[in-house]
Amino acid sequence: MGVSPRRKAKSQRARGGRAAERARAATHAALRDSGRKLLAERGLHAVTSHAIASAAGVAAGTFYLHFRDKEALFRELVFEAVAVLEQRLETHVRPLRERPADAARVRAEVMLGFAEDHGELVALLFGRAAEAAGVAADALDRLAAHLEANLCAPDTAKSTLHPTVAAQAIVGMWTRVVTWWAESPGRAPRDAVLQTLVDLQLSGIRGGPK
Amino acid sequence: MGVSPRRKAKSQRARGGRAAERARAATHAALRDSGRKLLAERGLHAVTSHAIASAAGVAAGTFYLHFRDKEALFRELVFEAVAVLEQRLETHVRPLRERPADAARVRAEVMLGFAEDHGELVALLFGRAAEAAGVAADALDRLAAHLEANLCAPDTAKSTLHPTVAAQAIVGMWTRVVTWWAESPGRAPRDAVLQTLVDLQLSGIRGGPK
Amino acid sequence: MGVSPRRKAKSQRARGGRAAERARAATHAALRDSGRKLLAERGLHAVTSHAIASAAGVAAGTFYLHFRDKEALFRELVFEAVAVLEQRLETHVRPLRERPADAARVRAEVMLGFAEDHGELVALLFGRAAEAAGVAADALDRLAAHLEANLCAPDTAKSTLHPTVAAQAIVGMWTRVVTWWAESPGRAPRDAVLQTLVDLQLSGIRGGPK
Amino acid sequence: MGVSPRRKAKSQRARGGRAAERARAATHAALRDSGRKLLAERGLHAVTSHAIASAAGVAAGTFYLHFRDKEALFRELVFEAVAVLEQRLETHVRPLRERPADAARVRAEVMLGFAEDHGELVALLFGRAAEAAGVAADALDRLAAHLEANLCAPDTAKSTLHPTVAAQAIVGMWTRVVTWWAESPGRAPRDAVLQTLVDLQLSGIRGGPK
DNA sequence: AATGAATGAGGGTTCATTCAT
DNA sequence: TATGAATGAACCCTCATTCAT
Repeated sequence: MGVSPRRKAKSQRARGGRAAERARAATHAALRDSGRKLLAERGLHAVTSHAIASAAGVAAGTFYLHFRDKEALFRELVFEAVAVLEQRLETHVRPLRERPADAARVRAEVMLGFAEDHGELVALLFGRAAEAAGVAADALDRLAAHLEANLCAPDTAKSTLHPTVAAQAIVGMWTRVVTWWAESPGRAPRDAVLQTLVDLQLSGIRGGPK
Repeated sequence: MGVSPRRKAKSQRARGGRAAERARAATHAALRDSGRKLLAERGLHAVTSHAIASAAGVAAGTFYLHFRDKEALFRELVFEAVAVLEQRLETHVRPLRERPADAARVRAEVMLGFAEDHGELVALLFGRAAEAAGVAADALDRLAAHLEANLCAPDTAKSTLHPTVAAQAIVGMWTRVVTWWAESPGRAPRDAVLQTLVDLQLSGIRGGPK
Repeated sequence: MGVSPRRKAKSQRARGGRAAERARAATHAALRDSGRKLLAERGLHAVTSHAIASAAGVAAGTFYLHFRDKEALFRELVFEAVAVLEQRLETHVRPLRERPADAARVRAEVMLGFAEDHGELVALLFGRAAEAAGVAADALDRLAAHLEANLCAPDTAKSTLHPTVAAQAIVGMWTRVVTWWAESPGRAPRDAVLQTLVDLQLSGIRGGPK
Repeated sequence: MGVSPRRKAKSQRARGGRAAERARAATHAALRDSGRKLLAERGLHAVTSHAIASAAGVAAGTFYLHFRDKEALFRELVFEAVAVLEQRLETHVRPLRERPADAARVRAEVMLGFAEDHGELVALLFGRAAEAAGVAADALDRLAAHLEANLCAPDTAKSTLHPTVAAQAIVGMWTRVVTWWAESPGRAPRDAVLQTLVDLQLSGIRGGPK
């Protein structure tokens, strides 16, 4: 949005600039697409920049016109995934801060829906692709922080849950289950996955065992 | 046949062999130690076999007298970690199969103790080191299966938990929390971590919210 | 679809590609040349890919942009040699199938001429370079088969020669003599070499001694 | 024969020395045997010194107590092969120097018998095992010289054969045929092989075609 | 902006050989 | 004499990245 550098280029070169701009964007998108696919499938270090470029239908060198290096693409993709997920959580879970039970259910619903809609992003964020770079680790920490903030409903106070630990636990629970389920959804009915996620995160919120 | 040179060789080996055997074992151990340390810290593909050998104080080629390749060492270390963990679970949790609440607490206790005693093994199993090889994935699946088997207490039947999903969830919860906590235990008091793990895994077992 | 960035890329490749294509071909040829020379001189496993690349004036990695590995280059060169030789035999000897004596002479002539024109190829095919790879063995078997087919003139029937054995024998005779002579042609006058080869292969064809 | 260094050792250490001497000789023989087998099968550079030692039932280091290096063993084995062959030629062919036709037949007979009795030595001398080392090349040159000397019967003078070339040719013929036949003798009846070898080497001796 | 040939550092791995026991 | 663990040089090959066109 707003006046992008791209736009500025256009004003300098009139029509030709617009075409070039579109071409560049198309190439960028093609690289992102093939990168998302390949990186989700095989992981950062098992995929070469050549492979990504070639899957995108461009020459090897072109990759470096669009991304500083392989990790930069990975980073971009991971941030894309986080953004999509956080944006859904923001929209659907935030409003329910005062009703922990509903929030828990919707949160689980959002995670599952995300897995269904964006299998590649899930693999990228949580799967074995999320190695090495450290990028994914940052992303998950951010997710945990987000979660911790939203867990802090009044009810939590009564429970024996440690908010930070609980946030880590719930992130771990989610990521593992969602990744596992996205790999082959046939392993458990959607409802069961959903209900299990809700149940497990509710325990403490509902006021522990004591 | 009579006394062949071979026979003589054997008796010599018995003599001089002791020392060589010990030397070999020492080198093997040194390689395992430096491997465990480096692989836990940086992950499989960020560590070179040269680095492991050199950290163990031996020449590069020596590494390959003890392990077929880098992944073989990784595999050995991961299996060591799994064995230690499973053996603890077997000893302490198995006997409590009929008392889910106690089992949950002890299970959490075991996980935490494991993290405290074997930080490197935890990193190896669950941390970012656990990339690529697929070895760790297998290990975790095994852990989940183990868990699922031991979750099946009578009580589970009443809950809305899907056993397989719950097992995955609990493994995810554990691995994330334990890894996170082992990195810097100061982030939360031991008791809080323990209690949170217990609470979260108890919810369903105690018979879900509905 | 319209004019995609891909299309544009193609038209560019058409422009800038010419030069790159030529450069690539030149590099390929340089690698073949240095490879032919070095491999003929020292043999497959005594020559490193670095040496070939460096003799060709390119970086080590460049070698692998042009050949899958060292043996692939060797194979390519051996097949080149076989092709050149077979093509000469086809052209000059084939037409003489009905006149064994002439064929024998021309065959010897072709072998000698080949040795004179392509010393390196001879060394590659028959010399000590022709180790290990098994490639050369295949090539010689093919040559023997070729020879056997063309030996089967009517006259052969009368002789006590076993065609397959004779073909092997003649190939052995040729390869040894030609290799030996190519190493230092001063050791025997060309005519003597030629005449000896002709004489020795004619005996049986002319109808054995008995 | 004569006073060997071994014998000297014995006199120094009385009985114990004799046992050690026998042990050493047995080990040496075991290494030669496994070396002959493995080198004939796979060639010099495809066989490791470890493999030879291990096939001989001794430790890796022991190899170097008996041979300077791998090539020294190879050399020893090749010379063994040459010695066996030359000794046979000496015994059976020498006496027939004045009767070229008989000599030719017996020579062929000796070659074939050698191939039948010592397949491994043949492979070692002539086969693809005979790579790289240059050792085999020397051996064959010696064989050619031997042959040339014995070809120089009065008759040769009348023919158009160049003696050196003919010797090379016959060696090439032999080595190829004998190696080929030893690999799988079923490919041609023994008699045919023999007769073909005789016929081909007789031509010139009997007085060429012109 | 795109191309794609070239680069070259670096990693995994092998193996001939040594040497303390 | 035999052992066998250790050495370490050297090799093959990959691949992220550059740059002339």
